[in-house]
Formats: sequence, C-alpha cells, structure tokens
Amino acid sequence: MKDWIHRAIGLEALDRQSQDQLASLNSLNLPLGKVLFRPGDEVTGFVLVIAGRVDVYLTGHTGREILLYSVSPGETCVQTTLGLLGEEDYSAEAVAETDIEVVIIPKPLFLDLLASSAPFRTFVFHAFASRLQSIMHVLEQVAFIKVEERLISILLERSDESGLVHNTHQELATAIGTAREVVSRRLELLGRKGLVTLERGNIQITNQAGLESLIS
Amino acid sequence: MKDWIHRAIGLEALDRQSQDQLASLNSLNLPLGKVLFRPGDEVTGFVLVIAGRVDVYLTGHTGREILLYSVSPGETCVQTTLGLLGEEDYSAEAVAETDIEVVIIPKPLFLDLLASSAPFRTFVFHAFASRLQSIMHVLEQVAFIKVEERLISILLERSDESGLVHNTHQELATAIGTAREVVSRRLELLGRKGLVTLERGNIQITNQAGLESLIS
DNA sequence: CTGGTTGTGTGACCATGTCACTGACAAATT
DNA sequence: AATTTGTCAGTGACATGGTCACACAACCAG
Repeated sequence: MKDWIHRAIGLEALDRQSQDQLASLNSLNLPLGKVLFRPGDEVTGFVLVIAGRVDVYLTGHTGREILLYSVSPGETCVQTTLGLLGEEDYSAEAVAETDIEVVIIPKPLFLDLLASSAPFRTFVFHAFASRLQSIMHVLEQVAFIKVEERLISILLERSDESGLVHNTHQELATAIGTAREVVSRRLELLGRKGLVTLERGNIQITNQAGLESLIS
Repeated sequence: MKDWIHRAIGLEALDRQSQDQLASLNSLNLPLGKVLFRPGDEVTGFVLVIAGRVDVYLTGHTGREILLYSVSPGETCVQTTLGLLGEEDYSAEAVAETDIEVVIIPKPLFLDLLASSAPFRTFVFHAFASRLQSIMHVLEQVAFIKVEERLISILLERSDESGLVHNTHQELATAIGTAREVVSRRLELLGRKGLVTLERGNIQITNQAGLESLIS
C-alpha cells in the first residue's frame, strides 16, 4: 500500500478494492509556483492534492484574475472532473501556492473507479457539489457585495493569530476579484480609521472587532 | 411505462431496470410563475423538467437578481443535485417561465438509481458538469465583461427570426446581472446608433451585423 | 373612463475599474 | 558601497456602473 493513500484525507474511507487499484500510482512532488494547468489544456487525469495548496483562478481577457477556490489536501480540482466527464478543456488556471504533493489518476482508471466503487463515487460527487457551492458563493460576492466588505472578509480569513495578513495588495485584489488600486485605496481608508496598519507585503489588523462590525 | 419517460429527452437512453423504477412516478403540471423552490428550502427530490422552461436565479441582499441558468426539457436543476448530495439547502430560486411539466424523483429513489444505474449516473454527472461550466461562464461575464457587450449578447441570443426580443428591460437586466436603469440607458444609446428600436415590452433589432461587430 | 399596475426615462451621486504615472523598497550585481 | 532591476504601493483623472428618487407613459380591469 502506497503511503499517500493513508495520508489522503477522505480516501482512507475507500473500499479495499479501490485502494488496491490506486496502489500502483505514485504521488508527485511539485514546487511552489508550478502551473498544473492553463485554460485550453486538455484534461488527462483526475488531480488529487495530498499535501500543500493549489489555487485555481479564472482569468479575464483584460488580465484581471479572480480566485475560484483553493484546493487543500484531500481535495480535488473540479475543473479536472469537469473535463473528464464533460469532455471540456480547462477554462481556468491552477497554480501551486506552496510546494505540493499530488496524485494524478488517469482517465481510464478514474472512470473505472467511478463505475465500480460507491465510496469513490460519493467522494467525487461531494467534491463536485461543494465546489459548485463555493463557486456560486464567489459569484454572489462579485455580483452583489461591495469591495470593502469583501476585502474585510478576506483580511479576517487570512490573518494569523496575531492579526497579520501576509499578502500583497495584488494578491488580495485577485482573491476578491477587483483591481489592485481599489484594494490600495480601501486599505488606506481602513488605515485612517485605525483598523489596520500597512507595510510592504503585509497588513496588520489592529482592531479586529472594528472590522467585524463593518461586515454583514 | 409512463408517457413522460418517452418524452424526457436524455432519459430514453436509460436502461430497462431504471425505467421500471421510474415508472411509478407521475409527472406534475405546474403553471407559469410557479416557484419551485426558494433559498433556504429543503431539497426533497431530484427535479427533472419534461416540458417548458424553468429559470434559476441567484438573489442578492439588495434584491438584485442574476440568472444562473435556464432548465430546458430533459434537463435537471443542479441545485437539486447539490442538495441531495451535499446536504445543503437551496441557495437560489427557481421559477417556471412557462407552464411546465416536471417529475420529482424522491431522494431515496434518486440515490438508489445513482448507485445501480450507470446510464443514470452518466446523465447526472453530465448535467452537473455542464451546469458548473455555465455558472463559471456567468461568473466570467459578470466579473470581466462590460455591460454593453453582455447586453448585446443577450439581445442576439434572445431575438427571434425577425430580430424581435420579447423582454422587458428588467428581464434583460436580470439575465446579465445588472440594474434596469443601466439597461435602459444602454438600449437608448444603441437606439441612437440606429441598431435597435424600442417599444414597451420588446426590442427590435434593426441592424444585427452592427450589433455583432460590437462584441468580442 | 378611470384608477391601479407595469414598464420606461432621467438626474444626481457614489462606488468601482482603468490608465498612466511616480516613488519606495529590496535583492542582485557591479 | 553604488547601481541596476523588479516588485509594491500611492495617486489623479476619467469612464462605467449601481442606487435612489422620482416623473411619466402605456396597458388592463372594472
């Protein structure tokens, strides 16, 4: 039994037979910054993240990007599933945000498992459902929620215990689907209100309660 | 064998056993305007549209709405699948845009079919995949494409042979995720350019080529 | 015909996205 | 140590888009 199966959160519940079928696959280690796929690439297998984090972005023709979702260990990239089931090529871009370890299940084995293993099916369906949910959430945010609110949410979400957010303005802008300048201006306003302090490359939250009171 | 199974595009390819299991269900006729579900409703079954059209909207807190997708005969509402598989309640609203005929497959039977019938599984997966794709398309439009372009697209898409679009400004606004006033203004501009003429309740395209030249 | 309802037009105003820069800072190189 | 290069952040000007508050016109039912 390959080590990665034990470490693949969500898969340890798999039936014996499926585990055996997966046992022949080896996991790959890839470095931070590695692009797993780009728009237009053909889908060749089902990507499962074992360790690290992969972010999936949608890119507009202007070059602006928006974060669709992050893939954590034990999760899969739905784009992949989409391609395998719907015969569509990728329309988004996936980038390793940390060093990562992934397993790629080739299309034939994937389809085979899907047909033969109820637990695997459940795993795939649930992944699918939760991604769709989260993409709808992104859509809701972009379509209906003001930048300030989205910005505050992402700041709170990404801050560590001491309230430090280690992100550039550009990264935050991408995460919430707006332009860098807009983030800069908003952050400056939040700074003036005494809620955050700014330095190159990171933002320090100085009044978390104050920020929380500004969102829904 | 119930009549609706013959008329359910996409399901006639189903295996015999599944058809038998479905045969006990009756289709429902519902009138235009009927709300199939609202945000927060619990998901009780898998909804399959046999005839007519159902539109699914996402509603923001401001009351503004955006069209996620339309469900045509033979298609299903993914929201439903999402709820059945992910245990989430509905987050969108589905409204019958015409008189409709639908079949509701109760959750237990749905799960049963999913486990036992490969064709049914394929059907569900493909529906799922294509919806996800289309929702990503909506997100892309809303996040990156200007209103004028989206408006022209929807006009061309909804015009009949003679170039008539039978929609109110509000309906168009909802379809592309903007406000009615914005549509009114844009249409007026298009009118001034001699590309369309406006009347209460519909828009007549007078220069299709001209419109087409304005989009990507 | 008349009052209610629905669809449209408009001005004002703020929020956001884009463009074109400037300057600040840091790491790598002379 | 000085210089170059690349990344980050700040800023003004401007166009587009979203919201609010109305006015008004067209339609429908009684």
